[in-house]
Amino acid sequence: MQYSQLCKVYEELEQNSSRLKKTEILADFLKKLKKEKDQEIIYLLQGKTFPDYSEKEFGISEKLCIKALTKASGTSDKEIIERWRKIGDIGKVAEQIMGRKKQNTLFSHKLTAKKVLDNLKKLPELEGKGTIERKLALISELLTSASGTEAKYIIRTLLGDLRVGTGEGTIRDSIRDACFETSSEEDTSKKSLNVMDSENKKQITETIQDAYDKSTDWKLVFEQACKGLSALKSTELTPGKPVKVMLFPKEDSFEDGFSRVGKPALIDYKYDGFRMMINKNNNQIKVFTRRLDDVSKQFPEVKEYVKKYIKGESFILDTEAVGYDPETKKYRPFQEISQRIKRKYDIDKMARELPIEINVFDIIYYNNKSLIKTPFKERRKIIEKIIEKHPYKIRPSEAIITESVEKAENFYKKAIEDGEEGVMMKNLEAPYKPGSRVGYGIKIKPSENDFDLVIIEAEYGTGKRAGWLSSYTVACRKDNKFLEIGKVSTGLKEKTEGLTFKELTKKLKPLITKEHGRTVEVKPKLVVTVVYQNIQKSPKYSSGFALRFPRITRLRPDRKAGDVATLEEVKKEVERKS
DNA sequence: CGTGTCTGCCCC
DNA sequence: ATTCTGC
DNA sequence: GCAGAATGGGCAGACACG
Repeated sequence: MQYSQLCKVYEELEQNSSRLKKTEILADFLKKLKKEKDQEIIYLLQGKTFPDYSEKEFGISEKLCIKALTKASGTSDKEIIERWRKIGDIGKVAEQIMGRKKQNTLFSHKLTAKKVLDNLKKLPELEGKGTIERKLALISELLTSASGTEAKYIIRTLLGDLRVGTGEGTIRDSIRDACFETSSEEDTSKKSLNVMDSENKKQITETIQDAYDKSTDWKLVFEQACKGLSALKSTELTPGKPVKVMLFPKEDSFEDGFSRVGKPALIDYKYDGFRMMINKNNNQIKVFTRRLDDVSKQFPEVKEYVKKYIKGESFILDTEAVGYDPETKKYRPFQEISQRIKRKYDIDKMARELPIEINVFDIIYYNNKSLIKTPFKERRKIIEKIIEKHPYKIRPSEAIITESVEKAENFYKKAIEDGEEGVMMKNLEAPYKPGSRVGYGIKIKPSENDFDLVIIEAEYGTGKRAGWLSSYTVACRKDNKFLEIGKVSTGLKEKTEGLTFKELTKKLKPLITKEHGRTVEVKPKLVVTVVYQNIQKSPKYSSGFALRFPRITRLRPDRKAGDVATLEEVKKEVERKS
């Protein structure tokens, strides 16, 4: 298969925003892959080279892509960055400059999809001295034999940002349409196992989704779909192989929460830790993060607790790990346990200094049986039955079941007093939906504070925000000086009514005093209100603090730079919360 | 050897 | 993480 | 209502360079 054929599909997908149309385009292409037995290419369709649970990484991003482009084209860094500033897409920059090159040099090499896949797959294998040089060589080898369009998609694939709009749902539906024929209404005589009518079309879609939920690997699902329905159905959840976690959208009130998840609901604490999927298969115990990274080594205590305090031969648990101070037993902010997640050295020392408590809130597999479709209330019962509760080690999450808004609010107050982030509300009858926000559950967090701050720097955006100044460095005040307290770039509107990026860009441009690359310095004049969830210590900003989850809610034309929050006020807030 | 820069479908 | 937007 | 895109802070590790 020629890489250009694949790029043609990318282009078509990019040009058509309708999901039905995308499905049609993809299904046609998948049929070709099916015929050529080239199912691995399905990874490239989502801009990947490995399944989601793979640990492999390119180790390539913006800076190195720019370097590779410089190497392959001879164009200067400066010009590339300038073009990037203007059009907001390094892929498109590559298209321009590699395309331009090709007009002069007659090139006859045809890039195959396999060649691209091969070179990309080599990237994660390289390590040690000279790695970067060798990676750049592999990339520029591809770029030099690529057309403009091909260069664009090679770069976007490296950046992990294909931007053609092929999410899981589209891939799933395309596999369905590529592997199962739709029966025409006139032709009812043609009955075969692989023929869909509108009734079983839905079921087939579900079967494919289910196979993916259990394997987290589109190549495998595609291969099985090619064999037929029964092959798909044979996919089983396997403890030891990671599964995507269920996600929960935010809701503002318990009334809204109940109307979403039904009554009664289970309400449990939302801990400020990190997601941990614990897998046990006989004596093998593995721990995965939300993005399916294996962190078993980083958290040796998990093995111990699981062996000692949980009954069962095999299981998959969904949990939240929170750090605490071993002496005072006080819970510690996320910032601190985050030190343990990617650690390779001093693991045991950190485990002693910053132990974790595992709060188990769901179970999706138990003793050789998938519980994905078992109602949540049953799953919760199993959790309570099999876990021997040991606070500061492992325990079921703190929870109540209620249909009363008042009881819910009291429970929430208790959660906040205990220093937790808020609560979750969950539908008692719901199945577990891996990787989905359709999560039959929601989260509720406290209302937030804000500061009025002044913009002192801004950066040009990328993708759909290209051409606008769309990210702003904001500052508080100390005497007559302005001290950075973070960056903010969300809350503004792209198109609809309200404060838009366009408007802010227009107001900032006359204030520009200096430009370097994609950032500009501006006179401290524009004041905005910034809402945040927390204040953290910052090693990066001159105020020594940074805002956690900042967003802009409004412009304050009535305020001057001298009116913004002072460092003293920021410090007071930090103390008030601790 | 220390420091700076870059990267991560990172974690939140 | 949060937010906005197109479907 | 959902998925996807574009962004936030901070962390450890890996490599380049002086």
